[in-house]
Amino acid sequence: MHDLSFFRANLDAIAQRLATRGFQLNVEEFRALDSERRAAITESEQLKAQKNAESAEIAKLRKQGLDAEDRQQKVRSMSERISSLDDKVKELDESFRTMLAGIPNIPHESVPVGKTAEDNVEVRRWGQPRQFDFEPKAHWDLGPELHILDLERAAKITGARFAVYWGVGARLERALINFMLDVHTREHGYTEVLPPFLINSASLFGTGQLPKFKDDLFKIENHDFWLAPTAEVPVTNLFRDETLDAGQLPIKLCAYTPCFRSEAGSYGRDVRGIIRQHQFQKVELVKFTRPEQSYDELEKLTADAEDILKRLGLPFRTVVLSTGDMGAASAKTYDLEVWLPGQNGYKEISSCSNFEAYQARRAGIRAKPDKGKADYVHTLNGSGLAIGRTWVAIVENYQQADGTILVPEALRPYLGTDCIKPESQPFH
RNA sequence: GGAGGAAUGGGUGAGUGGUUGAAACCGGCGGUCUUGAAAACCGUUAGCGGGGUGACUCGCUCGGGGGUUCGAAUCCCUCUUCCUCCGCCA
Repeated sequence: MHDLSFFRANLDAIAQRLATRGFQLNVEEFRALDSERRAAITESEQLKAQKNAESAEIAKLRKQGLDAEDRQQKVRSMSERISSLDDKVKELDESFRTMLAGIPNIPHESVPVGKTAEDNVEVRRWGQPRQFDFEPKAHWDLGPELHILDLERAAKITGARFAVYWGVGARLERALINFMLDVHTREHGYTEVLPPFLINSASLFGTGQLPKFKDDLFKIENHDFWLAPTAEVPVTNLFRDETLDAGQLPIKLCAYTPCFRSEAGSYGRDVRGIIRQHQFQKVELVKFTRPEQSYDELEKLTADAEDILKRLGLPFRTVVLSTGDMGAASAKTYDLEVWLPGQNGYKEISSCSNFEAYQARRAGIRAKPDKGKADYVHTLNGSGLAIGRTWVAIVENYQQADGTILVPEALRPYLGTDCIKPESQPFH
């Protein structure tokens, strides 16, 4: 959501910037709507001022014990006109709000202009994809062979795009969660929070998923509850409609949650394995910053996410998304892509974004300095990391010729073993 | 799920139909005093939206929405949240 007066003052420049991400702002409609709204407000308020003055007169007359019926009659008829004007203002406000809420964020000037993911720009690369002296397998083969991943039974008890992890496979998921939370809280300075996994519509509006991306979400019947598609939603909304102390910023939070996505429109993509699921686990990083520090904090947040991959010894590259590939709420986004032998390529495992004040305006999150007025904060978030895809990356990158998985050093204290073997699982 | 009670400015809290946008106290800010500080005293201290270059001015706002009335923090309806008790439950 954009700031109305800022929009008004910079309309043409904003329209130009939005065009770089493929959004055509209807400048004429905006101007028309705006002046119509202001005219209606002015007229209604002038009438209200008159009405208030009349009421004060009536009060005076009544105190003197005089009759004021003719004045009362006059005000009664004014009230009718006022209420019809106010209805009009309300209507205009609504269409204005809808229009503003549907406009995406303005891309930061450092973001490459482009139409699609093809135009994303790689900014760095870490590690070398391993050269195998045998034919590496994909996780959808390795998982069942090791008896740690069971997609068939998941389909039975729930449906497609769900997974059951068994034994050390389940423990690997849990180990990754604990490992990531520990690194971020103990070494990167984040505070851990555990939010509800169901959230309400207002929260989804605040971070920008609603109203536009309703179809990507799961909704609970008969309640204003939705399954959280990412911890970004509950965690960012923690401070919705609050004014923070600017001295406390940046506030750095991390949260483990499952994430639920309908994946509408992704039929046929990533159908094999657990790359794209209706439910996946994620450790999320969220920051609230002062406006002038947000891009600095974006670099740090991205580095914090990259650090997890480095500690796990997983090769990755970092790309900056082009204007055409970014999410609507973001002003700048880095994607971290991990090397997956099963895909013979890099696959997104984290997305780190600066939303500037876009979400803060929608959600009413402000911060007040010691002196001066409260202003909207900048919000940022990034996956640190997606657990399921990290699970895949470990299994595929650390597979050995005999079909076992070598456990990276950093994870051994969490998993309690240095090698994942099939016989560790007695069922099946 | 049932029965009650509550929601007022940064905080505590007064206010049951007419200069109450809101007393008082605390806190914050500015000042007097002081070598400095404390204390004391004085002043000041809500947000949003219109109009105006501006001093300024008008409107809306006492949890949200609606209603009654010439006029609502105050009366009515409704929703939300919190508290207490009962039931149920991990």
